[in-house]
Amino acid sequence: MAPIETTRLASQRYDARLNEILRVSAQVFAEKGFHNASMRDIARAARTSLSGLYYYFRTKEELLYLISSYAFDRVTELLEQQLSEYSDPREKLRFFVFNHLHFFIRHWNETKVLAHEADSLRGKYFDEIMAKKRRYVALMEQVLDDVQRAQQRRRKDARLSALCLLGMMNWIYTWYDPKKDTNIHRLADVMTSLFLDGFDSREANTVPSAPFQEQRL
Amino acid sequence: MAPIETTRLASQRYDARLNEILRVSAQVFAEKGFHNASMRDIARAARTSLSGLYYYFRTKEELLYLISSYAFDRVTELLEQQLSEYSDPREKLRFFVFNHLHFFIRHWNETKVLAHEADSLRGKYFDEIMAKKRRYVALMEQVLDDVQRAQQRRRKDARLSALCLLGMMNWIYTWYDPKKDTNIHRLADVMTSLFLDGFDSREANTVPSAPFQEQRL
DNA sequence: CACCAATTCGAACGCTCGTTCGAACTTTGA
DNA sequence: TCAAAGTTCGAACGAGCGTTCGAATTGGTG
Repeated sequence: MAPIETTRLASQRYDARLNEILRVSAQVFAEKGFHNASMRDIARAARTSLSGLYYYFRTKEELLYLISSYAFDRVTELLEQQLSEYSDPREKLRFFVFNHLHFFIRHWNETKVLAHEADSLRGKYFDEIMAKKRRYVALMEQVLDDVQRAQQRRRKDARLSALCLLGMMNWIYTWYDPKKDTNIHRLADVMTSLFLDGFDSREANTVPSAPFQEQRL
Repeated sequence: MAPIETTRLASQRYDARLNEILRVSAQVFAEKGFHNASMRDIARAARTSLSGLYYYFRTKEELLYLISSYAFDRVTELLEQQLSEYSDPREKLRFFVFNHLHFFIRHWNETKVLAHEADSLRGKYFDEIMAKKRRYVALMEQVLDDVQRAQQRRRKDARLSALCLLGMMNWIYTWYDPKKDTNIHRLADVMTSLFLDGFDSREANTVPSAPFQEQRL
């Protein structure tokens, strides 16, 4: 993964501190919302002075961008690394769902910010995050197309279906309690089965298979 | 429907102005977000003075509550009025989805606020909206249970499925363009079919039937 | 130790925020 | 027509906002 700040010489200390600040900021943004959280809130949470923060980014908006961009890159990177290992299209999709939910729950604050504060960004920052988002949706569309490839019957709109699946998954930030339910495998299987075979399907539920390996980061 | 302010004598002029202010405020909140929108923004949009607003509500938070509460009551009222007219459980669900999406798109600003600013409310206001939300989800769960009633095979978790369906529908506020796509019937049918029969279902798509009547308000 | 660069900090800037209040204006009904 | 009630308004309040800047402190290297 590319370093966040390419213009500044990479120092281990600097990188560690920046990552810590991003982590804490994500928590504050997730709790209070981007516009409602103040830089003073973040400084307090990060145990630094208000002005000390500005050594690591130029504006509050850039801070939000860094959090969003970093998280999006991570989840996409993880996805692309492993997706090619699955040949069965339905298994591919099942891994996609698992990867998404697993990342969502493991990086709860960052992903909540990503899902909820997307259009608190403007201009260049907004465009870059939107581009990442579009790429992610396109990847999902491709997997969906594979599922339907060899079918004679009329196909469903892959883009619309992808957006539905994304909504299903992302909406968890409004109801999921990361402290209670932690059975991410079951959640992923339920959603995959629901999406592929439907709530009122007459077929047996064929989706669940071996649990995925939980990767670090 | 109960009047919004029960302590104040109902006057036609007052009610009309209040509703206009709620409508305009919902637009401003939908565009800029609750915390990022200022009372001065709202005053400008409502063509009144800053202090003039406070004749109609006590605080900015109460304004958000009024918008949310009013919209939620409307959509639930519409739903309950008509849901009993359908006997087939799948048709019941199809109407539920249609009613939700139809209301969402017709009252775009209000519903976007409802979906996106739910936890900008706190205390009593938050509790009341959450109660309405829980009631709405319970209603959907009940419909889902009906769909599965006469089945021998293992049932799916109705609450989890309801939350998935809600996410699928509510997520449209992140991608739907109310100015472009207006074919709400197709959208409702696609989502109903996707939810009931699944993306990869081997069955024919049996959901679409007669389009619903579009009700005013 | 002495030096320079990397990092942190206190203090302050100009600005916008939500809310208040008494005066002024408008409508209503006798 | 006049007074009471309903509605709007200008001006101001204290507080908190994001950001800046030069000085102080810390860390690594000769």
